[in-house]
Amino acid sequence: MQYWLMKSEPAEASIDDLAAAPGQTLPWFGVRNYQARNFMRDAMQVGDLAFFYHSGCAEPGIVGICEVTSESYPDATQFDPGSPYFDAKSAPDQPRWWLRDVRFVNKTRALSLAELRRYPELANMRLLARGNRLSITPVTAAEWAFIGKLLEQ
DNA sequence: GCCAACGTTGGC
DNA sequence: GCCAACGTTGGC
Repeated sequence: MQYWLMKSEPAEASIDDLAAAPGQTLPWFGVRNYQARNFMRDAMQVGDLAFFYHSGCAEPGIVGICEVTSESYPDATQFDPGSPYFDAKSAPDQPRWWLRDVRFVNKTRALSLAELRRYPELANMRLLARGNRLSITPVTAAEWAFIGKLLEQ
């Protein structure tokens, strides 16, 4: 069992969108960064849990929890010329971008980025590393447990 | 809208 | 393989 943090812009796919989706499940489409792709394609396992994080909005932060429910499979948007995530260099027989399905687990209180930065226990969290831009980052078991307690408050 | 930081591209 | 230029991310 591993833990992750996955960023999404709420205007595109919010925690409420995930909760309202059929089966409360959505494919995590649109990742176009190799490191984040590798986490999804290779490192994740079915049953892993992730914090659902809203980025690019007024109050960025953790807003819920979701679960990885599928093996990796090609991101269909890379082959759709009408999609902003279209990638002309990706060949259908050798897809460049892979994703997994995630299922809604629960909403949490909004735990803002500003608040996360206040705790020394989280000082080494990948999300908070200087210059971090990765949309998917690993979370340690200790960080997961600590944040879990914060979310109960 | 600004800007820091990072990733990718492409010429050499 | 290097590196400059460019594009993107994402907080503020």
